[in-house]
Amino acid sequence: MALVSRNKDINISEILRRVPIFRNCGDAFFTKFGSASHVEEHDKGKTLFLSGDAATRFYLIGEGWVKLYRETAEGAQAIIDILTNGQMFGETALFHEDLCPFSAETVEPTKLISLPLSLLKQEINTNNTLAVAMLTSMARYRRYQDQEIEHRSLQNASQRIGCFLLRLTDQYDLKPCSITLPYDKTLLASRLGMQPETFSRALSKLKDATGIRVKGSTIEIDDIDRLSEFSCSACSSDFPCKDITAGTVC
Amino acid sequence: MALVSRNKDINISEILRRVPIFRNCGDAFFTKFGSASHVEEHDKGKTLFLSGDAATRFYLIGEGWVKLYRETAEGAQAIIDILTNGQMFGETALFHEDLCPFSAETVEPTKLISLPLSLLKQEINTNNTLAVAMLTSMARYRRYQDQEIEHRSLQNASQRIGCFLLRLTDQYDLKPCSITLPYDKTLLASRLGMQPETFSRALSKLKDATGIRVKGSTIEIDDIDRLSEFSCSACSSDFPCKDITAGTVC
DNA sequence: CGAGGGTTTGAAGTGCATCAAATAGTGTGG
DNA sequence: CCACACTATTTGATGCACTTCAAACCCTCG
Repeated sequence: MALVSRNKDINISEILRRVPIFRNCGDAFFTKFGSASHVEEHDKGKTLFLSGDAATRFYLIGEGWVKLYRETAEGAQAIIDILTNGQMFGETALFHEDLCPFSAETVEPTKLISLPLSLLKQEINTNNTLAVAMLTSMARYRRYQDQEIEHRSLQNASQRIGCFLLRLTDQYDLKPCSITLPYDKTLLASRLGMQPETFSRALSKLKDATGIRVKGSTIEIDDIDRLSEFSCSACSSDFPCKDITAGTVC
Repeated sequence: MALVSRNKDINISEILRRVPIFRNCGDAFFTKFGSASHVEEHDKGKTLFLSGDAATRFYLIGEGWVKLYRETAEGAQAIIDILTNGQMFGETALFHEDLCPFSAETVEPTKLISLPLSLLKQEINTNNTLAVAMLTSMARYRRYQDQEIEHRSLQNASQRIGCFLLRLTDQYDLKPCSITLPYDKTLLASRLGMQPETFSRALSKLKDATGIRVKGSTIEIDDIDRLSEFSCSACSSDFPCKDITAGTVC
């Protein structure tokens, strides 16, 4: 259980200043949070908290990937989201009687900034700018979830994979590019709501249909238009749709 | 296009006072909104706004049912939610550059209170209590959406129907009861992410499996435990889970 | 009564899941 | 640097749930 602040001089306040929803907060805010926070470093597979746990802290991802999920009595997992650099999670416990509404686990080696919920609560209740920023961010997340539900009902497995790949590209620069899957294919499959076997087969289909090239976890896309035409035809959003996920509070 | 205020003396302020997220607002708030709002009465099938429209007003449902949805170029619809008495919708446009992020249509005869977005924006920006109340409500909605996604990936068609029926019952009073489907089965099917034919067949299966009795749109449930056991076994939430949807801002 | 929508039923097809097994890839200790 | 163990991924065969298309039925309402 690594609890590290390797660089004693990492300035947490400075990092927090770059987080979109904190943009308009004052110096006092950053000072307060900076001194009440610390960096945690975890290996892959570390459970951060479980659904129903009492929550006292929330997290900002410095680097790595974290899976949020819930599970049924029978052990089936529903993945809520998989987050990375710059994204926050755990703060919604504030609105659920300080209980975590889902479980969280690292899926890659990860550096987290751990922040106190109590301070956040205080701040939200007195700092209207922050409350409004969080509202905005939540509203954007809501839209993202709507889209998630839509994808699962209107897109087939190959299209969902294609859509995911497109989000990894720079959607405003349509040049050929090469991307790397951020975590393993089994996890990606469940993130997309399908079985690993289905993922594998659907990816081959996608390859045949759009001319992408797959080598392990690296994927080369020559023709982004072709890929977006294939993937986005069964979606209500128009193609450069990446911004929907940007800057999300989670 | 009925735009009616049949009872000239309906006191909109009084209605707004009973809306959960406005609970802690002051008298000035209700006076301001009361005089800037009006009641609209619509038949079934009235389109209230379309995705992408410029938004100037948001709505509180006095009575009836409203469908929120998006559609693809090919005409496939993704239903986002179907709302009723006491629920609000359209206010999230504030966080999407004043553009409606979905379309809205009445699916039953409906009375709406139409309220000005501009006033809401003003109020959110100055009234921290309101902003926090909205945050809380949005967070609850987020949890509801998570559950929605989970249902679609872990529950089969019959279980989803069973879960929907349970939400129509009083989950804290397990006595036998009779419920009426709030809108037609075709719409309910798409609300639950399935085809009408599948709905019909899945409902028969549910009948056989749990002993409910179906007569048209009326359903009698003798044994709620039996129904919840069947439906909730593939869900991560424990049975009396109704509160998840309660008091939602939308 | 008859028209038209909502609902059910039947038959056939499709996509994804499941189970089983082969293969590729990775990290380990020798 | 190789062999082994272990995991991730792919492939094959089969089954099931849901969809699709078609037609019948039912109900309501003019």
